Amino acid sequence: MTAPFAPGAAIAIAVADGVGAALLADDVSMVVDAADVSTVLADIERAVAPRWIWWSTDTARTLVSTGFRPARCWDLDAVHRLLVGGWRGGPGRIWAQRQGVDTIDLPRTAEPDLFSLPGHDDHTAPVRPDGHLDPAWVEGLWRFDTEHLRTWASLALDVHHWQAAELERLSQRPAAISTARSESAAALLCAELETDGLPIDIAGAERIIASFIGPRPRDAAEEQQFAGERDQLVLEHLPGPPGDLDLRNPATVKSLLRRVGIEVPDTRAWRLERLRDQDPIVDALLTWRRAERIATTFGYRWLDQHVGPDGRLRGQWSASDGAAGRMTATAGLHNMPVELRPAVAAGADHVFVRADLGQIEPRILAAVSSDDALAAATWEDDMYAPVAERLGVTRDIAKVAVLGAMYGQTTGHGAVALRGLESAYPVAMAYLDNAARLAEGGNDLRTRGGRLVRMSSNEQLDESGDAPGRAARSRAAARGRYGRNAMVQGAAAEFFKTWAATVRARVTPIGATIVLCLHDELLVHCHSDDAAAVSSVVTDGLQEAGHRWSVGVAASVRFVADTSVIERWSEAK
DNA sequence: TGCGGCTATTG
DNA sequence: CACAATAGCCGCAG
Repeated sequence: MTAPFAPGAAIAIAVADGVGAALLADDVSMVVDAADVSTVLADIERAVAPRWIWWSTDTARTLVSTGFRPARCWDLDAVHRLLVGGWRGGPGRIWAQRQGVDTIDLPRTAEPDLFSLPGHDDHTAPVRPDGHLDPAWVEGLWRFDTEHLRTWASLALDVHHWQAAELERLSQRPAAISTARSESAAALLCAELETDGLPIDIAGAERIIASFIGPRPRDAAEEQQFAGERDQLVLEHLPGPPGDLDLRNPATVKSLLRRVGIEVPDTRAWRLERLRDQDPIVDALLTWRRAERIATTFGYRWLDQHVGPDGRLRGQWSASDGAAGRMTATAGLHNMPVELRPAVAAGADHVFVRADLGQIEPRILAAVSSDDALAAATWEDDMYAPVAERLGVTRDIAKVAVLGAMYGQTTGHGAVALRGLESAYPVAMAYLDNAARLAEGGNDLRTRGGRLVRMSSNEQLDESGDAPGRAARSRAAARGRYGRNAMVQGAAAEFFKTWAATVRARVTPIGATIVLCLHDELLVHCHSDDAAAVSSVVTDGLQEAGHRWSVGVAASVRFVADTSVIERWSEAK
C-alpha cells in the first residue's frame, strides 16, 4: 500500500474513535479503518513527510494515544488564536472567522433532550445558509461514517489555505508563517506532555511532604486533627485566651497581630518577613503558612490526584494562554515549590537534560526592536554588564531598570536608571513606549510572530461613561503596561516554542522526550547513554532558533542557554 | 453556588 | 511588589 500523496503534502486529517480517519490533500483523498490508523499514518509519514492539518489539538491527542506522533502539523485552533488573539477557539469560531461572519453570537446546539433522537437527525450539510457551521453536524461527527469525516477534512483544508493567506497579508509575514508552524508544533507537544507526564519519585515526594506536615493522615478526622495541631503552634504565642481564631482568614490574622502590637496593612509574607524580630508569633505564622500551602495545594491529595501509579505527574497543557500566548499547565507543573523539586527524578538508567534560556526577555527586546546598541550587549553572556557600564550604574540597578522598562515601572530605584536607558537605547525604549501608547488608547497590537494582542474588546476593564478621572487614567496606564509587556513576553514565548519544536523534532529519533516546558526552561528525559547527544541537540536547536529569529532583523542578537545533565530537577542551579 | 479579595507558588 | 500564570480558602451576595 503506497501512499499516493506528494512529498511534503499538506494533508488534512479527520479522525473519529471507532470510525477511522479521512485523509485529504489538494488532489488526493484516502479513508483509513479505525484499526489501521496508526500504521497507515506512520507509513505515509515515512514516505512523504507531510504536514498534517487538523481542526484542534484533540486530534493530536487522539493520534498520540494511538501511538502515532506526527513530525509536522498545522493546528487550525492554534493558528486561529494567533491570528485573532485571546484563548477562544473551536470549529464554529474558526469557520466564522474564515467566512467573515459574526463571531460574537455563534450558533449553539440545543441541550440534548428526550425528544431529540441520537444518531438520526436532519443535519446533512455542515455549513448553514447563513455561513455558520452547523454545530449539530459537527457534534454528530463521531457517530457518522468516513464520508462525513472526508467532508470535515475538506473544510479543514479550506481553512488552512485561508489562514496561510491571512498570515501572508500580515506585515510580519515571514515570522508569522513560521510562528504558525511552531505554535502548531507546541500544541502537539502539549498533547505529548499530557500523555507522557513528568517523572516523579513518589516515595521521595512523600518524604518531603511529611517534613512539612507530618505523616499521611489516615482519614478526614485525623487530617483535621493535624491541622489543628499546626494551628496551635501559632496560637500558643498569643497572650491571653487563644479563642477560636481562624488563621486562614487574613482579617483575623491582622487583628491577631494587633494583639501583639503589630499593625500591618496586609499580611503578605514579604511584609511579615521584616517583622520576624518583633514577636515570635510572626516566625510561627510564616512557618505555618508554608506548611498550610503544602497541606492544601502540594500535599498528599495533590500527589494522589495528579501522579499516576507509573510515577508520572500529569496535567492539562495549553500551548498559548493569556495575553502573550505563553504555555500554561495545570496540576502545579508550573508553580511547584522548589522544596519539591528533588522529587522530580529521572527513571532508572535515565537522566534529565535541563536547559534554560538566559536573560531571554531583554534579548528578545533587542531583537524585536532592532536596537543595535542593545543587540551589541547580547553578545555578552551577561548582557546586564555592558548595559550597566554604559549607564554608569551597578549591574543590579541596570537589571532592575531594564526589567522595569519592559514591565512599565515608573517609580522606585530603577526610575533614575530608566532615563539613562532612554538615551543609551533609544530604539528599544521607543519600541516599548510606542506599544504602551497604542495599548493605552485601546489599539490592538501584534507581536513579532504575528499574535494579536487585543486591547479593543478587552474584558480587562470596560467603562461606559467614565469621566477622565484618576480611575480612568489608572486603567489606561494598566492597559499600557499590559500591552508593553505583551510585546516582549509574547515574542519570548514564541521564541521558546520555536526552540522547543526544534528540540522535539531532533530528540525524537534519539528516543528522548520533552517532559516539561517552563516559559524559558526545557526538561528532556532520555537514556543516560544519550545525554551528550541530547545536550548537543538542545544547544544546536537554540542556535537554529536564534538564527531564524534574526532573519529580517537589522541587529544580530545572541541567545544563550545554560544546559546541564541531572538526575533530579533540584540539581540544577 | 458563583465571584472578588487575599495569599501562595512559579517564570 | 511593576508583567504573566494556577490554585487554594474566605466572606459575601444571590
